[in-house]
Amino acid sequence: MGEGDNVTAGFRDARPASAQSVTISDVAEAAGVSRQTVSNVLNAPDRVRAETRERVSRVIAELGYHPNHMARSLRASSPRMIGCRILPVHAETVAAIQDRFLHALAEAGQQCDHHVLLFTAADADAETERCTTLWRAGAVSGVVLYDITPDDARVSRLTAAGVPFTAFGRTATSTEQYSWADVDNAAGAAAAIDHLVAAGHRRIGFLGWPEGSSVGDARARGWLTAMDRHGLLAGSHRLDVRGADTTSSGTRLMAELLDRPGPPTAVVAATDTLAVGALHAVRDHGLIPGRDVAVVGFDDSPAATALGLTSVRQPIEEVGRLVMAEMLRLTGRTSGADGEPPTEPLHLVLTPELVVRASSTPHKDSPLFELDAHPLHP
Amino acid sequence: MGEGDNVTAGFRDARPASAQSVTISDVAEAAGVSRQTVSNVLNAPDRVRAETRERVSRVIAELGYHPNHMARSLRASSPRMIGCRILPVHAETVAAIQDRFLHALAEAGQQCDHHVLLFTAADADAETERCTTLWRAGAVSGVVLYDITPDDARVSRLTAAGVPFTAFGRTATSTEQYSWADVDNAAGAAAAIDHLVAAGHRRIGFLGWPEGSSVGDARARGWLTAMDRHGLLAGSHRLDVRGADTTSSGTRLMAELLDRPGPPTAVVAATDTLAVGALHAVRDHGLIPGRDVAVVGFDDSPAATALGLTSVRQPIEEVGRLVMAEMLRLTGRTSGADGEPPTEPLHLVLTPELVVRASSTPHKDSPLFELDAHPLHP
DNA sequence: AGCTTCCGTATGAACGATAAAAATGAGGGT
DNA sequence: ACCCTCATTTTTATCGTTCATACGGAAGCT
Repeated sequence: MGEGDNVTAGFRDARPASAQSVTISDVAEAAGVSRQTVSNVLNAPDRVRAETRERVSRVIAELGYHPNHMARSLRASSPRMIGCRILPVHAETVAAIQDRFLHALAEAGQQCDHHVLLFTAADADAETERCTTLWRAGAVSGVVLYDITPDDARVSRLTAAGVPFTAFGRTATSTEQYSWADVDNAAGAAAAIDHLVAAGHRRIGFLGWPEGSSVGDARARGWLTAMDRHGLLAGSHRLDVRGADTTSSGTRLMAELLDRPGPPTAVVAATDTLAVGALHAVRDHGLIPGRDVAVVGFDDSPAATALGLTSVRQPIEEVGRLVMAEMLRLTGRTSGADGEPPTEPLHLVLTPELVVRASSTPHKDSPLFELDAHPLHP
Repeated sequence: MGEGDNVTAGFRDARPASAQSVTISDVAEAAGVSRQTVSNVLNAPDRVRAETRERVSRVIAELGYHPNHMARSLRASSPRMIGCRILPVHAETVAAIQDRFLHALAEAGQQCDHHVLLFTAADADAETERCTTLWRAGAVSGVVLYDITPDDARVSRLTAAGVPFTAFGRTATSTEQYSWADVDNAAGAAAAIDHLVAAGHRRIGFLGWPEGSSVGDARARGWLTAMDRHGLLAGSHRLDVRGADTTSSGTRLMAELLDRPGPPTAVVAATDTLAVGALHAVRDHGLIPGRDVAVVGFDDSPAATALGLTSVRQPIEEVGRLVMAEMLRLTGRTSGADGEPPTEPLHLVLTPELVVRASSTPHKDSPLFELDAHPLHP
């Protein structure tokens, strides 16, 4: 005993005490109209007489009324939230584009009155399960995937579960129909090659990831194709090597290339991380990046800007915008009861952009060049 | 049979079409109990007879029922969401700890059934307004601020608006009572000094930001205090300089220090970005970082790991946990009608940790050292 | 038996908003 | 006068959940 006497029932809810203070009913009462009219002022202004509309609007402003998200979501059974997993930061990798992507997503969503809901997960399985749970619980309208692998299990699982999703990146082949936007990684690598070839380079190496990642393989393919197009694959001149996505790995790989009989005069790395490692190897060989050996990275991470590293920049802001727009299109058609208009999923490949800095052009006036301002002989 | 002869029920089936398919009523009907009993099974299991509980639980599992977030939030008028602004990625800065913080926040929130809602804003004013709007609209229980400046306007504005918030970092002085968790930046810088002094260094420089940022000033103060404690500020030996938080700035500042009559043998930078710039300057002077000049950074960004840069690591995961826990405490006491128990705001200073790598210890077996493996004479 | 207690479950009413339908009132035509 | 149309507003019902309370029945006490 002692604890269980809640005889004072009905006593406990005196004040609101919580966030939501002013509701649509308060506005209605203050303006002398019904709730629905206030609602109409906000959602269908043309149905309300101008005079009334103005009066209600004034009261709304005076009271500082904001429609309650949760109530609106419940009624519309559309939470106007997009779920997205945030990956733990991997220490070895300099080039994290996650924050850029999340920012782009949040920005794009905000334009359409949607928000991004962050969640974490230990692995892809846990992610799939969380996505499903969140969606079943009506917490999100859909989810956004990124960092897609060629045979990503998430795609089939979410499709099977019926969870609406769009992806940044795509699987190799998939029987499932889903919307994705991807960056043409091959074209990005090719652009780097073209740039280097135009600068006079002939022996151009490539530092890549081990095979099996769609992004890594595409970038490697881009190198191969472009090199072939320029007729630079003659004989045994395959200057491409693979390794883990770490700076030390980049250094090792680059050192290996530089120690070969016919060393490269330029190298394209699959990531900025590898490129940073490559820069070290170049210096270790007593060479100057940009002057003696050109280095191009991938992803245009902050580190690239900071180090004057030429890099391939993905149009992530646009990807974010597209992915979000597609998400809205997918989840927007809730009432599609009749006929199921065959909405084609979005499959869009965007072209990345080469950002040229000192590491591939010793003549430019940029940080790296300034640092290593040796006398030039152009 | 004996269960299903509800002939008239077949009329309302109207395809689910939307996310929310199975509701608490469905479970109740299938289990032959009332809504409330199902609710009790989930929220107050001890009120339900074991047998009933088990039966209901089984049905819940079978139907794959998940309580609707929006409905629950509406009823409880607590969205179980924490708002947090995501800053655009600044290209010049290598050391972004934002993603680490957001991840920590999301992780901590998830433990307590809360989620992080991301939003963007052009500046602090816009952020304040968005926070207020989100809170008024009942979209978030509260918000988390970070990157606090000494006289941050957000604190007073949000306090005035009544928006619950906690902060990572603190203002210089504030009449407002608010909860914050901060990292002892001065202690971090001091730890770096101690480490360097223990390694035999006497002339230790400091690269900092211009005055006016609480973080930057605290790190500078830490340098000054520690240097003084070791009696290393004798005469005109003030080897501290200030500049913008970019690598090029770091290079310039470090070069200036190295060109002085009594150049430093070690330097502590206020950020990894500056430290990376300093590494460049060291190399430009024909010196080897770690062997000839020790460099210590701040924030332990991925770049630090990648480059073998000794750095001061902030316990951001713990900050995230604390900030989230405090947020829950703040917003949790909704029913505090009586007496307003004087809940002390949280003011907690955490100690960062020095992560020693090659840039300050040439004997270690780490990437940078491997790179620059010159014969040593210890 | 009659009364209270207590446990387990069921019912009604919110939470705040909106879609759909109904009501109100002002013209307009015959 | 009558009915019809149109514009404007109000009423009703509902989204899915939980709080407060009511209710039925078994046990305990007198």
